[in-house]
Amino acid sequence: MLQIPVIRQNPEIVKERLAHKYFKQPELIDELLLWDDKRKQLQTERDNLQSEVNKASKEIGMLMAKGNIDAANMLKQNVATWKEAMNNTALDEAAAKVQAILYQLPNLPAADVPTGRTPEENEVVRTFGDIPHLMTGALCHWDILKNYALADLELGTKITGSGFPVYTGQGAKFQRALIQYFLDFNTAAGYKEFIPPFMVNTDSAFGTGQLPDKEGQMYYASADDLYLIPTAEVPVTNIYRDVIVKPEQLPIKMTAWSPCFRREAGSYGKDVRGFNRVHQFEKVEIIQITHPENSYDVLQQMVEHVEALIQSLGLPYRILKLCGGDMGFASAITYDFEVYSAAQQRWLEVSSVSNFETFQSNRMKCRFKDDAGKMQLVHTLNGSSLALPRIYAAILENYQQQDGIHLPAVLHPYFGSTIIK
RNA sequence: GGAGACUUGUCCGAGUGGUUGAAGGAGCACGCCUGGAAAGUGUGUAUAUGGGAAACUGUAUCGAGGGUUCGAAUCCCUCAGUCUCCGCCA
Repeated sequence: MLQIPVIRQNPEIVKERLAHKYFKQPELIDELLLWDDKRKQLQTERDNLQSEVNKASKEIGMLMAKGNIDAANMLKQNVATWKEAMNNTALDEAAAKVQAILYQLPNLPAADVPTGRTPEENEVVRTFGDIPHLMTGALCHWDILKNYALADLELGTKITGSGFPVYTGQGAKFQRALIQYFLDFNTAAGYKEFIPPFMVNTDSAFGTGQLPDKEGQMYYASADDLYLIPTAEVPVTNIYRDVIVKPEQLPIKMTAWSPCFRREAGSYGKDVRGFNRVHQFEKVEIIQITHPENSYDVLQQMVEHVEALIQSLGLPYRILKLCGGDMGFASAITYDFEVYSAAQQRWLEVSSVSNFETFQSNRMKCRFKDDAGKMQLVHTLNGSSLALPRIYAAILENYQQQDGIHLPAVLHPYFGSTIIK
């Protein structure tokens, strides 16, 4: 959520920045400021009346104590008039209007976010690694899953519905090995491990920016008014909702494994085959809460961290800096990581690392007291480190040989074998 | 799921309708004292928001939301949470 004082200072710059995200209603900025002016004016009027009421009430108390009932009753009549004047809904309406507009405004993209509207306009920051030459007859992961009985998508469809894979036997163990490896890699870099709840309440979903407006992307348990998490980012970041942190605690580094549930309504076709897009997948997330001055250094550090993890798996990858039009609602800047699947001959997104600056912390009211004693919002960042099914798929596809999947060395101790046969 | 007790500031804890944003204590910060420390002692110590250059000041906040009243931390209602006992359960 944007901060009104920031908008007020530079409404034109805010509009210009929003244009980079192809925000369609720049006029909302002016409307917002008008409503906020109105809100302030009405608030002041109401406060002044309340002040009169408070003063009179004290006086009434003293008059009553002295037994001066008549004078007290006179004052009571005044109070009744003031309360009459306070009894109008214009203030509530103005405040609601301000809030409604504020909720619709996405975060401003950072200065160096590339201009562009579609994924094709994302900027390739760098590409790394050699694309493997696969054996003749190399298969895509959905066939490999079947041949080695690693996962059963049809079975998941029977039990739940399409997009809910069942991992079986060594396929399940391989998933577990990846999770374990990722978590160890993250904790070794100083991230504290959490296992959060996999359902969140509306306050939490609001805090990280899933609500309002994105209800449709989350599974919702109406009987209890809870949402299945689309990512561990939601519960873990919300650990610090309504918290005033001590500056010396920063940066706070957290990591968590979780299943992720995404409705992903309206996606069909071969791009979503196999593991490419599913409704339930697992992911290990890294999250940092930082001093505003450091967040861009931390962003680089997180990018390098994810990069090192992908490199350790020996997968060819590229890093994209998303253009304004392709970025998420809450993000100020996002780097996407894609690994290359040689069998599918396409890039698969496996991580997304973002700086949200104060967008989430303003919603969550996560602050610290700076050296001058002033409350300031922290910056929040997060990234996948890593998302499972596509990494899983890329390993199967890129490492397949006649006799099985020859796993990258870092996974051997976790999987307890060098090969999936 | 049933019954009961409870929910006050960083923490402990007083407070059952009238200068209570909230006693007292602890903690913390700064000062005095000290050769240094401890002890002692003085002052300060919430958040949001409006006005103001600032000093300062208006308003709101005692789990949340509503109500009664001239006036609510205190009375009433609803909800949430915590604890204890019972039930159920991996």
